[in-house]
Amino acid sequence: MTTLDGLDERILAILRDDGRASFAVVGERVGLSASAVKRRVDRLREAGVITGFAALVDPEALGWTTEAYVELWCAPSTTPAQVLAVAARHPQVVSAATISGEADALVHVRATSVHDFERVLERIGADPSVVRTKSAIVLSRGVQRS
Amino acid sequence: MTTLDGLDERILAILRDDGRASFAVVGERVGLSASAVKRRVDRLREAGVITGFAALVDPEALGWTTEAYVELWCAPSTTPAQVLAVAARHPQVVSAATISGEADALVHVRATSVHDFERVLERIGADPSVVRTKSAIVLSRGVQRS
DNA sequence: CGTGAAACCTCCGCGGA
DNA sequence: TCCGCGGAGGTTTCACG
Repeated sequence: MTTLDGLDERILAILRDDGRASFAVVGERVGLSASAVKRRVDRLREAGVITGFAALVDPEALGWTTEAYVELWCAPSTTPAQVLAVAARHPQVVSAATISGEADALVHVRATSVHDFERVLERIGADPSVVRTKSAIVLSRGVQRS
Repeated sequence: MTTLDGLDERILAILRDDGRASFAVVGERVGLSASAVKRRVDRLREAGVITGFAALVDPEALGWTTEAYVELWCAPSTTPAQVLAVAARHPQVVSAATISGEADALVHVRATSVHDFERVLERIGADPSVVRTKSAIVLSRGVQRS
């Protein structure tokens, strides 16, 4: 783990809030010149702290109106990498993780409709390494931080 | 839902991948001038399709090494807004949603340690509207798309 | 939508603490 | 090592056609 000083943390906070803020503006807010900010941001990218910059898009605005979480139970001797690969095959899968507890993995899905979701669920469940699925459709969303 | 043409979609795809790409570079790739790209991006922000721009930060690099999902069961006559508000109070909560199925809500948590996570879990469980919690710690992460 | 111009930003090399 | 400065070249922004 890379160690950050207070200036780095303030720069990160500003850029997480506005990824297009100019180095000059960031510098003004933290008390550095634009060059110094650029050097720190370059260093943070190099160190892997900043993994990139992105436009944040409202999924609903693109028609991805159905959201769900799917628990996966796997066949014995299925490796974590295998089950994560099954999920990764579908573009509707937002994230996948192996977990502790009863199920073996939890998959976060965004689909264009309940019907679209059903198709993904079916295809995930059809994989030989998947024994059972249990899904929960999102009814309403609260927090949604970075 | 706002309707986007093919140009808008290509611009969005580029900016989701590189939020700092200049309008000139985006324009070159989609066959528009920088001004035309800017006007479309301004319109997409105005319409709420683009909700902002952000630096993407690796949570592990900031010391948030523990990740978990917590299912919440609530007392009868608890409103969705109430349960989501309980989760939102903690900075470790990344996202929260009410869901269909057995549990009433699913909360995604990132903490600095298992001990830190335990404290959050304890405080969420202590809320009078929360009857029971069931948590699953993330063992390994696969996909992680926008 | 493109063009053009002014203001602004990025990027990099240099010299100082 | 980390800073600020300065300047060349690229970018943003806007009125205009």
